[in-house]
Amino acid sequence: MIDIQKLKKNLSETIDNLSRRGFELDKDYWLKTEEKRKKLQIETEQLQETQNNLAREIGKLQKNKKDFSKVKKEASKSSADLKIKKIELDKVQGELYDFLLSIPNLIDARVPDGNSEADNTVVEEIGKKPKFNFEIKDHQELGLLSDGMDFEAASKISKSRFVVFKDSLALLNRALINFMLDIHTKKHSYKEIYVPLIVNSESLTGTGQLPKFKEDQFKIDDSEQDLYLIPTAEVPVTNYHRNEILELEDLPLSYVCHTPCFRSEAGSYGLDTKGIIRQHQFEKVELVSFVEPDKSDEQLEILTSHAENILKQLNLPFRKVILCSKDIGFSSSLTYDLEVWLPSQDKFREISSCSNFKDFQSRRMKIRIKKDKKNIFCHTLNGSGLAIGRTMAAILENYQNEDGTVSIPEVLRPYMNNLEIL
RNA sequence: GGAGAGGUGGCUGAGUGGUUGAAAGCGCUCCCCUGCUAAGGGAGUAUGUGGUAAUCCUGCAUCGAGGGUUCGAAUCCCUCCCUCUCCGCCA
Repeated sequence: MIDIQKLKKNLSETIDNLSRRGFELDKDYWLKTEEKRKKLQIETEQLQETQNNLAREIGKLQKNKKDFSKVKKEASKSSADLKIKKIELDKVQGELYDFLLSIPNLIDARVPDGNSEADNTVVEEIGKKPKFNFEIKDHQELGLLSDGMDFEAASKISKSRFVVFKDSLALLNRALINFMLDIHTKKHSYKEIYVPLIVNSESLTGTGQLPKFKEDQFKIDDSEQDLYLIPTAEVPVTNYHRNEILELEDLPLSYVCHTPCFRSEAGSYGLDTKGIIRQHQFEKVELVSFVEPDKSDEQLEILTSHAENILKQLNLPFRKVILCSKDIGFSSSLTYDLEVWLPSQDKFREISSCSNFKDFQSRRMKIRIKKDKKNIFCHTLNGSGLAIGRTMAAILENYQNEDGTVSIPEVLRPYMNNLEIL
């Protein structure tokens, strides 16, 4: 949620910033409704004050055994008036809240203007793309060849866009998770955390997936339940501190969390139908940080470097981009995507997304820090470190051999019974 | 799932209709006292939001959440959530 005070004071600036995303803020509605709210709130609170005074007076009169019927009559009337005003106020406040929830975050000055991912700024390209002197296979072919992937079984069990991993690929899946968790906990000092995979709507509202992106979520189909499968560990991990006031000396708080992620992929029919790039269910190791406001810029660089480090250790070629104004997510103010090289597609594909949300999420979640006797909203950040399925795809493709086998990156061998080839 | 008990400020805990945003204790902060330490004394110590530029002053709201009764609700009624104990079931 954006800062209401800012919205009031720097309205045209805010409108300009949001328009870079392609979001048109309804200025007239906002001004009109906010004015209405203020007027109603002041009136309601004044009525409440007189109401409180009358009630107190009745209490005193009754205590002194004096007649209070006249005051009571007056109080009855003002009580009825108050009730009506309150209903009016609640309605306007509710509308205003919904309006504010639907406004995306302001973007950082470094975010380039652009209409699609083609307009993202490439910051740097790291690692060497492999050269093959044979006809290369894509990761699906390689997976099927080693009998480690089974898409038909998955759709029989569930539906399309799921996969079954077997034998060495099931092991590779597990190895990648353990490898990443180990690096982040041991080398980068993150605290490992394990969380529920089913969350309520409040949590999804806190991080910004609701109310706008309901169709992307997997809802538990039980009208009694207000529960969803998590689209990313970001949701439960960030909400871990919802409604809390953090101690300044505990910051930065950094968590690493492995979870499966569930996405309905509504509206992505025809996209990435081959392989494991876009699945309804995938594993991810997520990094989440809580920092004080003036440290979040620096923290984004640090957190991104931690995700980069995984790619470097796996020797996978990748590039780092800054998402442009229309590609950046709803809640983020600045996002670096790490894109790994996929030889079969002759393209870099997103494998990690590292974002600084500034106080956008913490305002929704009421995560604050006590600083100089004041409570200020903290800044939240997160990034994939990394998406496991896409990492697997990248390893299969980049490490493939002419005979259809795949060499295992050295750092993973200790996690795979010292296997060298799959 | 069944039966019972309960959810109050950083913590413990009082409070069953009327200056209770909330006693008391602990903790914490500041000050005083003491040569130092211990002990002691005093003051302060929730969150949000409005009036304001304001961490002063002041209005309003908040005692698990949401409704209701009432002039007035932490206190009474209803629904939901959560915790604990016992039983059942189960990885």
